[in-house]
Amino acid sequence: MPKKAARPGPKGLEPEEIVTAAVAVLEEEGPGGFSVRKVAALIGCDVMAVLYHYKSKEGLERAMADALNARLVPVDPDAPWRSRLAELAWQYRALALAFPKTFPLLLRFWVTGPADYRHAEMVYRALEDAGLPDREVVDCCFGWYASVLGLAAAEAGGLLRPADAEMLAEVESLPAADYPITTRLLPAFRAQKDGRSFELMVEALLEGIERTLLGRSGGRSD
Amino acid sequence: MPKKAARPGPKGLEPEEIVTAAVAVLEEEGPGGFSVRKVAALIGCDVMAVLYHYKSKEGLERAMADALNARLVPVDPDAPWRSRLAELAWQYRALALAFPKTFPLLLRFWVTGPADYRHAEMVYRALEDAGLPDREVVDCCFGWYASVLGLAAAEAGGLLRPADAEMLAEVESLPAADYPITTRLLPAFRAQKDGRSFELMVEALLEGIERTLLGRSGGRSD
DNA sequence: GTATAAACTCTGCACTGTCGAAAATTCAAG
DNA sequence: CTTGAATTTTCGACAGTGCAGAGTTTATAC
Repeated sequence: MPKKAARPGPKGLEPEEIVTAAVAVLEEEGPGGFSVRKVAALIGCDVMAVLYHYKSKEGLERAMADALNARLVPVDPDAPWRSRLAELAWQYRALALAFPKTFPLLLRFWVTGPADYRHAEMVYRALEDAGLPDREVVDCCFGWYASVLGLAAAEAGGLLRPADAEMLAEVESLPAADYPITTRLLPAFRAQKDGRSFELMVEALLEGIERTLLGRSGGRSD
Repeated sequence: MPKKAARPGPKGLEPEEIVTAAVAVLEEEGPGGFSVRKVAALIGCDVMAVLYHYKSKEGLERAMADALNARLVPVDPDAPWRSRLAELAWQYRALALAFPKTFPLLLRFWVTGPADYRHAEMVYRALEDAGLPDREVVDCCFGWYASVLGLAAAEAGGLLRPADAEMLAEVESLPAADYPITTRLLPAFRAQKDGRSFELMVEALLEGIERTLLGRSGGRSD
């Protein structure tokens, strides 16, 4: 956050390319190996240069989170509200898969910056178009946001991806007496399909929103 | 994780009390100020003693996450499946509010250990009692888990709590032209009630699961 | 007693984020 | 072109970090 006007400066260091480099470092090194020094090394400047633009490491991470949010492309406001929300959800999933190490930052800084507000506006509009009363719109928006981010973060963490060999082995070694259903579901684990869980839950979420929130107050549907 | 038998040792240091101390430190100092040294200082032992029991800082954090999971009390298997899942969700919320700084670890290590498997078993059973076919049970379980954890983490992060003065001021300063709906919803922000968002979304989730997953395959409901 | 393995401590090292002050660069006014 | 102020970048230093390696203490088995 430059104080006043963005002057070129000796190196012509754009704050934007700092976050780009930072995301690259985080994706390559993982959360443990991420450090401001490595970011500075990547763009070839001093450590304190990057800490000057964003005041602290946490400030830089906030900016990284907002940079991810900024990649969301606005949805067509004329589409039905359900497909608008669904598309936003899938965009988050795509983001999580493309930047699995960076994505969790969105759960650490729940509200990241301007890009976040622009996104919230879209959700508010969709829920309003669905016919929800004002009070339920804000509650539902936050809840929807949290759920979808949770789902996407789970994808980034590998939870929703089809079970890998290591996880299957771990389940197999579980004592069948204590975990009867888990062990019986083993074939189903093997048959998991990529993205199915996400699809299922988004659909269920939207259906639930329409049924329980709209159902009782009798709104319209477009 | 002690290698073989848990022998007392010179200090009689129980691995369990290490994680307890670790959670205490994390809750007090926050994620930035959390360090293995402070944990060791709290229980009055050397740094390397705690790194001996859990192999690394990350190993300790994993154990902390599992310790949180272990606090979940099993639900009555005779209750209807919806109230079983709902109660589990609210237990997660309570956990998030009681340990707001520690809770995010559950999203970092999606599967934490034995306590996690025990919990999953309950969810599998509930979804099966609902009448879901095997394949949908596993997809839906992971998805439900991710959504609920996302919601609870949002509570821990303060997103779902009623808007505080700082957040309200930030929204007020938003350019009304770019964010027409957000600014118009300001009164609704002020009227937010604690826990309402969570309640709404859990209800919507369960309703959605029943409608979209059960509806098409015609299961029973108990 | 003595051997053995587990539980714990000490020392050291590479690395981290950030404070304070100095240096380099740009821009606008004279 | 010079001067002066503001912005951007660098330098040096410091306290604190996780952790590998080697050494020390302790409890149990023989």
